[in-house]
Amino acid sequence: MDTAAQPDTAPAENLSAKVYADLKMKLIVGQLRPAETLSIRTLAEEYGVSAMPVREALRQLASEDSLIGAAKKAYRVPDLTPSEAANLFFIRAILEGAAAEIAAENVRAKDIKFLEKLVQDMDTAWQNQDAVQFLLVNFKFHSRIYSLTGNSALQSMIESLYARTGPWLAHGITELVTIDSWMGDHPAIIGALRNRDAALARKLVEEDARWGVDLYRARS
Amino acid sequence: MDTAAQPDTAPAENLSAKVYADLKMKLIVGQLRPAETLSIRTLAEEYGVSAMPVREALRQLASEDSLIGAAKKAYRVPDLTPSEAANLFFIRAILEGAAAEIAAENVRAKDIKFLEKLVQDMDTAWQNQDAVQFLLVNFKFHSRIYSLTGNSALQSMIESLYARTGPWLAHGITELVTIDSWMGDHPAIIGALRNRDAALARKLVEEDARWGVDLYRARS
DNA sequence: TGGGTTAAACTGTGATCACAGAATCATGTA
DNA sequence: TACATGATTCTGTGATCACAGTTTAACCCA
Repeated sequence: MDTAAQPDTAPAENLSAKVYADLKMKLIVGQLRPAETLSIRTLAEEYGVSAMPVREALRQLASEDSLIGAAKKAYRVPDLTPSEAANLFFIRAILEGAAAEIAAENVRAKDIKFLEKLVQDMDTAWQNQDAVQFLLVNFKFHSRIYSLTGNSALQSMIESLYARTGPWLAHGITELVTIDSWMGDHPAIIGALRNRDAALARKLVEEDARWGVDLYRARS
Repeated sequence: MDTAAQPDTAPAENLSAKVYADLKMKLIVGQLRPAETLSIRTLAEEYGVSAMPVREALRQLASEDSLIGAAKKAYRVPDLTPSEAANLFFIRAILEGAAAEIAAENVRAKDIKFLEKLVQDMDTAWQNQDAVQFLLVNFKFHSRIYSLTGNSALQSMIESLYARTGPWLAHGITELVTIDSWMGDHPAIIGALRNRDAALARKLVEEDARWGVDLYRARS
């Protein structure tokens, strides 16, 4: 198995953590599809490790509900119902909104610069119809913002939400034909951060999180 | 090892999940102290199982930052700094506040009744100086509220926050002599829920979450 | 008696095996 | 031909062993 689009989640002192980080990133960027089944032995062979690290990684992802694991049945990627997805985006709006508020007070010039570059990367990814790259850059964008809070607990919670909504988003993106309203928000978020307008940053980020829900509604 | 004060987290189809649930509850109610060290083999013997389920449970708790696990070093209970604890209570305030808002719209008469009973239990636990029981009932109280949201993702996130702040709270409680301001909030929360006053419920729950931080400040 | 060095005990980690339940597919029967 | 039933394959799970790094304790030397 080729490793996920980009490691980036790089700590990983042991094999379990490596496998975990790789699978999680694949979930985030939509390289694993809803209802897809994951086998310990198969993944072990693909990663070139024993079953041990893989089973721990899968169990860990399942414990965060990023995967579904029933007794003696194969792990599989959750196939979210619209209501479940809405629940997740709801939490994301709350947490990221609060994070943006704090971030607006801590943001530095280099952060702004980095975010601006990501907006460009996201644009090109979209033009190339590269859904994986698109979701990856989107994740990096938000990730940078909430990392500015210095609240690592908040960070890991939001990340797990991206892992859970990733497969669902990727599915939605490839299904949909017309999405062009998304890009408008990110530059606005950057502007709010630059002006240290915490309230506006919060509002914009909350709206951005709601985009995932709207994406689905547009289909039905 | 005697099992945690009360299972209550009861699904557990496999041994790993049982050990995980038991250890997590012990963290929540403060039966594990900050900086305490946990050994896979020791726990395995105490639980009467092999090392396998225990190591998976410990890894899982470590992945949620409920425990600290460095490579080839013993797992241990985090000894939070005031700033780290404040970060956790901050998230709890956000999530539980939002949860209370939704709960206020879904609350039923039997929920109110249950919560009122818990307030009494909490009172007696306090009079008995039973910190474990006190924290357990407190957890049950909040747990009932955010379970009313029907958002299971929100639920598990909040629970992990209790697991992380539990040891710290227990430590704070046993250290402190005078705490009597806490009880006033819970009846008020019940009142807000009964009146379906979402905004007030949110405000009160947020304040209640801040209590943990105040608890520490009172010491220094 | 104090400090540094070495050895023993303990730690998580990875791999491998045996097992029981779930899913799948083929086979034989009505 | 359709359906039920069987066997085969695949699933996670628990246990056990070997290994390397960490910690602890003892011991020896100054």
